[in-house]
Amino acid sequence: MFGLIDCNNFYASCERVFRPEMNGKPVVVLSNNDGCVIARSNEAKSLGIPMGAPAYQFQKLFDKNGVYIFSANFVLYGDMSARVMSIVASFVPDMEIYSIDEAFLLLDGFDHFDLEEYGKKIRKAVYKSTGIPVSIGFAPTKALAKAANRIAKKYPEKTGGVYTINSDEKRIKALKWLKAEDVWGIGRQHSKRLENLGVKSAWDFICQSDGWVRKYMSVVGLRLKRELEGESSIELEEPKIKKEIATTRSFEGHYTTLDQLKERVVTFSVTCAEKLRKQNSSARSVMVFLLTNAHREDLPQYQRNIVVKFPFATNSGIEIARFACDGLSRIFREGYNYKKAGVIVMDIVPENPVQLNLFENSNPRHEPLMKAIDRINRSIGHHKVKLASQDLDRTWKMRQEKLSPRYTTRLHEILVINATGKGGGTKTDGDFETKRL
DNA sequence: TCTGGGGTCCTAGGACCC
DNA sequence: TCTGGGGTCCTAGGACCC
Repeated sequence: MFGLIDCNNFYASCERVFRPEMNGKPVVVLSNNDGCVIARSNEAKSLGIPMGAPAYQFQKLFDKNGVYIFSANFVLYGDMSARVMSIVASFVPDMEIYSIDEAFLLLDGFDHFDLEEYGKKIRKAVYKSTGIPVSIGFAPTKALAKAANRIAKKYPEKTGGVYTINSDEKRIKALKWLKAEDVWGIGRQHSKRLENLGVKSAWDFICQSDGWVRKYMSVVGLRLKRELEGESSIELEEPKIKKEIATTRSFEGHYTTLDQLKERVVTFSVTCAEKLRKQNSSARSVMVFLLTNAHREDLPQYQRNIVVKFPFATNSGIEIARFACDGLSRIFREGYNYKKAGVIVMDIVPENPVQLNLFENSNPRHEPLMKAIDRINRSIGHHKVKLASQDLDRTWKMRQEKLSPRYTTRLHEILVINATGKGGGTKTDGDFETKRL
């Protein structure tokens, strides 16, 4: 059996853990630059705030309904995620962390367990230690576990947050209930095509012939069909090193000159290089892209990318920035308002042994330097050591007007509790006059 | 004014090889 | 009249996920 554990409204729940006065109230979390809604509490969903809603279009609705708004605080969410995952890990022989808020569980050898009871135990343990509510689905395949999880989440009272598909009867019932578009692996395009055929539910989907599925959804679709039929076809995955690493951002306003973009591209390159070193790998090429604001139909549009191959594998921020800027100069055109740019390192290989190009030797000489930079940045703060071609006054120019404290990873931002018996509740520094315990 | 960021896998078609 | 057959590798694009 597989399990899928999923944190409910994860980012919103993280914020709520430290602000219990928001329980039962609508909470939204915004993307970088406070642009779009990327997480919503159930109450926010009930107000009709869709995923990805541009914040400025919903400002009135937020004000009217007293919606609590947060800028994305990925440091906090990452740390909370690690806490949740480590608790879950103690309950199962093996698991695959699938995303920041989800994990597949492997339950080999649990034949004699009452899985539903066990799931409730896991739920309780996670909640008690982190304050994060989770839902769990159990089933014989990963795709069915996803479906079971959806049922658990949809009917929290009836299921107690845990649902198991452990018979054909329950499987068929679940598939008839589950909309095709909500099946894990069926996205917008496929569900549109399926809808034209009159396929509405997951059950309708598996009633299609193998040939049809193979033709229009490739082997991926076929695998999915097997999974929904109850035959496990997608295994638990081992943690792997990433094959591409990206750092991309929209700008708060827009940029027009090559120099402005170069500074951003250097900064993105340095971040990509850091991420490479963190997983002990190097890259052999980099893609740089830039684009104008696609939402502004009144302005001239331009978008382009370029891949620059390196003569050697490297994880030096200096080298990667150099190649990336080369590429940028080649695709940059005057006369546009650029809204977004990004750097993606590709062709990733293990850091050692680095293959030296016969005619050019540059990479290893930065190794001690990069190590030193990492060490200093780790001890005195992120991005304190920079290249001169980066803007020295800032790291990201990003709007983050509603950023919550990094409660769990910065001592000076730790939660402060008023234990005087007056007022009550918990408040963070800055909101209230409180005593630090 | 304002619209996110970061990944993976598969396929078709072209280039090239013998 | 009649113009092979079978590989591999790479890339761009499309689909999906959170």
